[in-house]
Amino acid sequence: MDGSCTDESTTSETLSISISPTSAVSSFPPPTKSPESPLGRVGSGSSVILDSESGVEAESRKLPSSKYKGVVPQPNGRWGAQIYEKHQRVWLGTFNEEDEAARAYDIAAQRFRGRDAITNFKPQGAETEADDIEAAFLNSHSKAEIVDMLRKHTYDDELEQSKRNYKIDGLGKQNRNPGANNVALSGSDRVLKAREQLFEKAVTPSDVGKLNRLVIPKQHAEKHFPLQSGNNSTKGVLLNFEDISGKVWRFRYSYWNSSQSYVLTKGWSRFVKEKNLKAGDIVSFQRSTGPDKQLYIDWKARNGSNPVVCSVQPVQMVRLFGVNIFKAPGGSGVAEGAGGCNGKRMREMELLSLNCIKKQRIIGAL
DNA sequence: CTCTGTGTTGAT
DNA sequence: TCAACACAGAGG
Repeated sequence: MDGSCTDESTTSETLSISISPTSAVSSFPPPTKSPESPLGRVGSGSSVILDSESGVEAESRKLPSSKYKGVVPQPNGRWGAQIYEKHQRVWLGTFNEEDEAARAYDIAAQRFRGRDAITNFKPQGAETEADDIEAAFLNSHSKAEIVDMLRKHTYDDELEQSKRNYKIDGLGKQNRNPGANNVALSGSDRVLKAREQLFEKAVTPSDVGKLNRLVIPKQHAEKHFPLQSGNNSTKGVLLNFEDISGKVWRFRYSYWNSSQSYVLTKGWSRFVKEKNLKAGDIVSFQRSTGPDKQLYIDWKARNGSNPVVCSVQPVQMVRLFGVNIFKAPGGSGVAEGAGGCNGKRMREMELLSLNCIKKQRIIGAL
């Protein structure tokens, strides 16, 4: 676990990859002779095929070369994947199927050479949304980590899991310019997701009192939460907001003719109670910039002290490795003495520590 | 023993 | 960079 923390975006990066002990790649049951591919290639593996009759032991022992870039045949009929960087070969593992190896090469190529690297399968100019997510996933892991996943055949699982947890956490706390797009990190694997800050409000005593409602300033309400002219005053609509922990809060949103106010009603008191909101605390609303337009809600205590959990120092966002991450204030002081902390804030601290631990490692490129 | 993945070289 | 080839030595 030494050089496994190297990372960078698109420039040169330290290798220190493959030269590790050979990893155990054993995941195929029978060493049965693999029936050869439908390709009209040469005889299988290195086993020489001496024709029953004529014993021309000529050059019958050639391995079938692959039609895919980065794929090399193995003597036993399997396929190896490799990529070169800095005049050195980086081994990506062995695979039963030729195209599996080709896919492994493609993934490595995108991590090592960037998004428009030449690959075996990916079309050149098509950038889908799924590709965006995968690109973020790739860039949030070091080359060594990606290579390790490929060699262990765990890449697909890791990618899929990261898609699941792409829950994000709070913006708004350290956000200096509301209204701008931001990138946040997920807890365990740092997959990115952009959100747009909509607005914040310091809650009033009545917002957290017995009225069980939050008044949305008209200006923000009409801009971000437009109501259809039909059901305006009456029923309103139900809106779902996700909080930092991934929990979804559903509030009824409507317009009160009596007070000429836009309000969140049903469901709001529960939020106040669970978060232990006090007058003066800040609630902030975000929305995914993606097509889903998912809404998010977050909150913070007025002074930085957190009512429910423990006091927390302000957090600042920094940009590292081309990715925005949060950085803990004092040194790398992470969650060590965090015995008293819990809940959301704790999650955030964990996140911070993870990111702060892996630091830049200078590479002496030549 | 089987099989991976490195050493190495020549081609592009 | 890249793949072809041979085979040392890792692993069961």
